Amino acid sequence: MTAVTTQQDFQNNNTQSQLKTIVTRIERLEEEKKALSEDISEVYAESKGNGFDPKVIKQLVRLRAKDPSEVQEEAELLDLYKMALGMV
Amino acid sequence: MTAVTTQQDFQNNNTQSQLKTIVTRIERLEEEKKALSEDISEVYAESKGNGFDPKVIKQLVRLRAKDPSEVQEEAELLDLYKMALGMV
Amino acid sequence: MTAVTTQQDFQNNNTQSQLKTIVTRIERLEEEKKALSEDISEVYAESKGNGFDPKVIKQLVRLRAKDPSEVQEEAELLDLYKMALGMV
Amino acid sequence: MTAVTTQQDFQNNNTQSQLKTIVTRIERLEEEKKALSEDISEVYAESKGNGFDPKVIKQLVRLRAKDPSEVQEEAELLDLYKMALGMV
DNA sequence: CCATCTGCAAATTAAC
DNA sequence: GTTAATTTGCAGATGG
Repeated sequence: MTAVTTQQDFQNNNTQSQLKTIVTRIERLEEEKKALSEDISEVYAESKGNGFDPKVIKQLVRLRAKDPSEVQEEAELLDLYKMALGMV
Repeated sequence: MTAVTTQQDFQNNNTQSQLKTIVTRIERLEEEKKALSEDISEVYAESKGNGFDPKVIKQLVRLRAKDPSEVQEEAELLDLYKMALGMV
Repeated sequence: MTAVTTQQDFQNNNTQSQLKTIVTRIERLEEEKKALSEDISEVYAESKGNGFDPKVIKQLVRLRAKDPSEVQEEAELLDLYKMALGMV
Repeated sequence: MTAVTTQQDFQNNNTQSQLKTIVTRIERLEEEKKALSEDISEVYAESKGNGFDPKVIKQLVRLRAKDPSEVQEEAELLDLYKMALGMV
């Protein structure tokens, strides 16, 4: 038998408790994720209070997350394109 | 003195270590957040394997996260609008 | 010869003018797109002024854009799941 | 009288035709917007065929859309932060 | 207080 | 099919 949940299964307590478990687990994980998002926001807010620019910090973090060689290649291409357009 | 980080501060070791701390904390929190996102994806994948529709589960979770009275009001308005357009 | 733009091509006027054309066309199209977005926002604002709820109007528009049978199927599944969780 | 559309208004043909007009206008504008998005995608695809990197072209376009002095300031700050982290 | 604007998070969509 | 990217939606902040 393949795992397909049909309408009649929903009269089944087993199916109902499976669903409840799924939803509960997701909600729990979402809560934790939200808490982390708030922690991150706090760090940015704090850093702003200490004179750092949050927008630039964010750029920095994104940059560090990327593959450095790829970052370099794109930066070089961008410069090339800028020069071609006379953007110096 | 107000907390403004000027260019000359960056010759200062204190400012440098502050920045390092900020970035490190953010990266750590981002990692944890990513791990949670993956956990959530796993739950959806499992539930799909058990015959539940992930898309609909997601709708359900979103619905449960909202204020019930607001949900109801919007649903009623939507029905009204549908009727006005003959969408029955 | 295949169409690969190499660094040395950028000393070439042809390549430069190609790039300029590309960027100009994109910028033009982006402007028009932005104008349309603003027109849409205006319609929502007007409708709000006439007593319609923009959020619900938007739901309605999204709904109409989708395949009706799919909409129906998902709505039915959602009801089923809600019942299984005792959300009636 | 203020402009509030109440439930009873929906028995009113005037309200119904207003709603129809609103939805129709939005759908029309959305279509045009979608067409423009496709045009933009085409330009990127063409440019790729001519050896340009679409990702970098996009960066260029975004850059040009911003206030140059702001761009410069952020770039300088970013460099400062990178140096502070020893990213040279 | 309402409305606008920015920035953050979610969702849909596109690319690989 | 899975990440990545664009777009959309939401919430919080700010000014009128």
